[in-house]
Amino acid sequence: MPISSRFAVGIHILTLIEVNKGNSSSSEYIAGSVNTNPVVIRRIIGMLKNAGLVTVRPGIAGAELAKDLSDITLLDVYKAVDVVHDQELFSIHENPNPACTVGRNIQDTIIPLFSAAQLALEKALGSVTIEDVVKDVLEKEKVNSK
Amino acid sequence: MPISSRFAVGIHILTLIEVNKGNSSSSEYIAGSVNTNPVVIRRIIGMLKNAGLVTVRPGIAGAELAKDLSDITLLDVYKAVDVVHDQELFSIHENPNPACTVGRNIQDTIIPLFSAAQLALEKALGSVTIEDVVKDVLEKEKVNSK
DNA sequence: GTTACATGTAATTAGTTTAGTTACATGTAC
DNA sequence: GTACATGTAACTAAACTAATTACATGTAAC
Repeated sequence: MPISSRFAVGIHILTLIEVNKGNSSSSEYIAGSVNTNPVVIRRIIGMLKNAGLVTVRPGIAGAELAKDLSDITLLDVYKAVDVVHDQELFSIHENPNPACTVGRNIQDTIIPLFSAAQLALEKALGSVTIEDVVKDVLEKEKVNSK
Repeated sequence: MPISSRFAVGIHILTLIEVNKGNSSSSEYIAGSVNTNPVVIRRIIGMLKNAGLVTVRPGIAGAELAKDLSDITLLDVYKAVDVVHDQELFSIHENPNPACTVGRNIQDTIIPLFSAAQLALEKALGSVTIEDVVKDVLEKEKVNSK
């Protein structure tokens, strides 16, 4: 099963807030761009808020970026929306047989290998910022409108 | 949601077949080491067979490695057990609003970024072989039995 | 050839997670 | 107080997982 689209939607939200800068980005407006329900957006914005990536206040329309564009990486978003709980990208089978050589050692062998793979993934995500995403979206817009 | 434990179990199975070399590794025997149902093991072995990693015949007890230990990487297992369908580790939200600058460009921007992260993960998995796993399990066994 | 036992696989189940939705409490501005 | 926004709880249908039961098929030994 793939990683939840909350991650992709989170990136979309932050990008939209920036591109729409100056105007108010309400959950309903964002939902119109993402093409989903405003409640879904509010839930994700709530997660981004908890992670300190956006500011948003009850009753006041619009969310704003809480940090500089170039200080928010995809990894920050990935962690904020909790698509991978507790750094556990890969499931390990529980309770292998301790009476078996392989059973009693396989977990300790596999866990560091999985961690390394996960770290490689996170490093890749950490090397891209929302600023990069915004620039690319605007660049594509310019090219396509020619 | 984490990646299915079929991956970890697949690694366990291949490792066990090697460590148990000389003896027959039936689905029931393997299930005893993994601590699950033999049908679960047979299903995973079926996937490993389709990927050309093991040989197994109806009616004849025991699966065997179809390739050299050092020629099977964790990436081979990962792909064999189909934990990530069609190279789609990350979900993209469908149908963003084409009437919005961000909506009509975000997918083309995000997809290559996700692919790069995925590739980093797969590269890490591709750098470890079942031989490495077997050696580590036996090494841990030696250390712990002292 | 039939008995014993293995693999192959379909069908069912309970438990999780996701994404969407409705409903409504709470907060802000005018 | 009216209009409108966010914050959330509750519920739903769909998808996937892991486990299980049941049984068809295949092999070997006698």
